Amino acid sequence: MGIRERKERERERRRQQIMVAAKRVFAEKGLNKTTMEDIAREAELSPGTLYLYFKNKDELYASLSLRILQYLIIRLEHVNKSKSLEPEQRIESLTDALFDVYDFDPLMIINMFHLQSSETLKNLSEELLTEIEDLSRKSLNIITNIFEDGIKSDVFIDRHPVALADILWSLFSGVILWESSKKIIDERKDYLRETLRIAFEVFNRGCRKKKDS
Amino acid sequence: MGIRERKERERERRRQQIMVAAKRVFAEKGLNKTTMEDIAREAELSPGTLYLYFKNKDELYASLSLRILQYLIIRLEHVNKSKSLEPEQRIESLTDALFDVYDFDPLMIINMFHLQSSETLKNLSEELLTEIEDLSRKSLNIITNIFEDGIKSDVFIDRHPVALADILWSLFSGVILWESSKKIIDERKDYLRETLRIAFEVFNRGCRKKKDS
Amino acid sequence: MGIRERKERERERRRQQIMVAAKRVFAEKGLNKTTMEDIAREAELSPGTLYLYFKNKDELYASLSLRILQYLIIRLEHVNKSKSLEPEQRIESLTDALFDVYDFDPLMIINMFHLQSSETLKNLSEELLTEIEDLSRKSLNIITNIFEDGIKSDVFIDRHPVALADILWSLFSGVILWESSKKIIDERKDYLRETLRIAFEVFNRGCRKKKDS
Amino acid sequence: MGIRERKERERERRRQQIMVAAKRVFAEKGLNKTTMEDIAREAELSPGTLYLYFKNKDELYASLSLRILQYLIIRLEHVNKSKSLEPEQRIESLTDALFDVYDFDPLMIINMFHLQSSETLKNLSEELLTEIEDLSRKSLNIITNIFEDGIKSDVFIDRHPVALADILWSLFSGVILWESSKKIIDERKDYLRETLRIAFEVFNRGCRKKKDS
DNA sequence: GATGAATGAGTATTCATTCAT
DNA sequence: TATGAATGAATACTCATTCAT
Repeated sequence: MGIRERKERERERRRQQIMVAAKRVFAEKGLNKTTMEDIAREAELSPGTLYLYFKNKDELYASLSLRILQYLIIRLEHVNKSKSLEPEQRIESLTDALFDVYDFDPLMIINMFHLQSSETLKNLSEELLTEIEDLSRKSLNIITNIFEDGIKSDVFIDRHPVALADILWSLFSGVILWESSKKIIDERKDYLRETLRIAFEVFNRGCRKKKDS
Repeated sequence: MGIRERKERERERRRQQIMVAAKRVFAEKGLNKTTMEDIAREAELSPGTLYLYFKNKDELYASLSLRILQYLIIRLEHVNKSKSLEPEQRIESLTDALFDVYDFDPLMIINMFHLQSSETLKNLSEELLTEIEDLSRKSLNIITNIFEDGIKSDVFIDRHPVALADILWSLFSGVILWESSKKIIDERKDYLRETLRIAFEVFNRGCRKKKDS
Repeated sequence: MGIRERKERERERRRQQIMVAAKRVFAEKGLNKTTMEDIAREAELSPGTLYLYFKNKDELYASLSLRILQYLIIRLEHVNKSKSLEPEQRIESLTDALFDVYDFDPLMIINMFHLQSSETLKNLSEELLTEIEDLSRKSLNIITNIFEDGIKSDVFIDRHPVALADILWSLFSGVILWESSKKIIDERKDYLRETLRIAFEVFNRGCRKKKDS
Repeated sequence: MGIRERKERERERRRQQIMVAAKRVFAEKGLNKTTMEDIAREAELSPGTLYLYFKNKDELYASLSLRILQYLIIRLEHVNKSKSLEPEQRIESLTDALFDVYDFDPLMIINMFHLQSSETLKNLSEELLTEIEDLSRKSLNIITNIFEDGIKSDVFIDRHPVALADILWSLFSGVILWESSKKIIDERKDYLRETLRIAFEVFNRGCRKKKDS
């Protein structure tokens, strides 16, 4: 491993350290009420250091979303590869993937939604913004593809596959957000899982043409 | 009408005037970037006047959520009164009610999610906080009741009614949030409506024991 | 009594009402932290009304000092008239007078000291400022006269009579201020009286050429 | 000297720099009319920096009082150590100490009295408040002890020693306050010194059992 | 690279004062 | 006269960002 590579690796480690800290603080306080000093303290670094790794506060914030989107893509692509599977099974793989995303970083889903506000997006670098948009579109496309297949195979009801994909994602993030706003993420984690499970079950039944029987 | 009553009415009108202005500015700029002076200008009042009606910026913001909750309750109670209806029809009334809430104030669902931040909650008066909590609980209870009835009548699948209520609400707000983050609220309003409609349809099908067939 | 006179009397009553309220609030919170609304609430009037009777906050504040100075003058002139008395007895009358002033309005002494700051004085009307200065000078002159007599009669030590007058007044107000800053004005009023008594006793002994014996 | 110690020293220097600037501005404009920006300009710092060293304006103001209390304690403890001296001489040392305090910071006695306002106290940190109270109590105790000795030795009249201590302090601060309200602190400094000298002389004579004769 | 003290523009909030009723 | 809602200038305080060490 070259010295340059080692440095790059070290740099990435630092970025992760900061993002982990930022995630915790953002999830608790929200974008507005979180100060860079809060994050620095949580990361056990000095405020100035944060700026060596992130251009500004908004960009640090956006990077968090990027991270989970990247993970999401990896999982989705895995699902998509198994073309041999029946659409029904692929949908199940899909919800399993979302469960994994949730397990990977339960707090991040919350953060992703704060990002929506245009005020934040305005401060992002063109580069980062493009990347986020690309990943979002890509992951939605993958999900949409699965539904298209399901509809073609006459397994799913014939609704706009993009809409179905949006709904699945909305349901997923909506449940997490709602339950977290009820402050039960930590205290009753199992309840959230159970609610998510029921949500996916209901969604599945609602999409399928034929009953389980 | 007594003089006291007239004053109270006048005061309430002013509050509404400010909230309407605040809603517009918040929707455009977001919580963070909106200054109290922005709101004052939009409301054609002076900054100091805002503080005669709202303790601080957070409380003004939260009051917008309260407003939509109040409207939600009214609509839900109306649905709940129609005990004579079949559960299936009541669920449909329920989703109709949610549509109305969305029409009443499409952007405010977004606001409601910022309230989860404990830092924001710290700035609210005990009174407002209690009211928001009460209304939230109340509306969830109404929705839960409808599902309980549906389950008892063997029309719906036997899942925890609280979970079903949570899921419906999560689906509703999740779709709005997600679509708004895709920046299509204004531009392609019909698409959002259509997505919501499909979402409710899927949810309905998923909950029912018997299929359409 | 003419209608004009009646009105004047009514007006004066209102002024007193406001001043009584202001005195209480100022003594508790100090000039800076007291708002006109605080005073209005205490006086059970509206803020606007205060301005019908006092030009502005500082002038209201200054009027309080004026009031006690006027009372002080009255008592001092009474002492001064009794030229027939021995200096020793007149000094005793003097301290008695100061006790009366204290009884008349224990909180006001505290307020008088806040007035000293030049920041307040700058906002006063020329008229009020002159009046305060006149009364202050006048009362000091009266006290000084008594000491002059006492020194001439060889009863008091030969020190500058103006200084002795200043010292007596400083001792009087200093004790009240100090004890009040120890928060015992209300709780242990007797202790303050007793301290004042001892203070005057010590002062008396210290000024006299011959011992009590 | 360790690096930690050096930093601490540097920090303390900054605090002093700010306090010196604050003292100047407060003395000129008074608490109310002085803005944090005024102080920052005088200290050649930015407004934000002040808040790195003082929680808020009131705390900065109160710290000035703390500073003089600390100096007072040092001088008083020095007096108290000279147990070998006769009570009379110790009282003289005591008044000398007060003169030194006055020379150290003639204007700050005035500040100390603003602290009585409960509204101001609300803004102070528990820590600062405790320290001020402790030092106040401690300095009064030292003065009281001297009087106790004097009374036991039959040199002073038998009055409550706490009262005598209070009176001495009241006399000291009362004279300074009164003279400063006569606006002569700067212009006729010698007159104030002379008045103080006479005040202490009178107090001394008044406390002693035997007269000069 | 890392630090963290310093910055200073930006804003929420206060409150003396006014004035239409 | 009395009111008290409205004003808006004034200012305490915050915090993202920089930069000398």
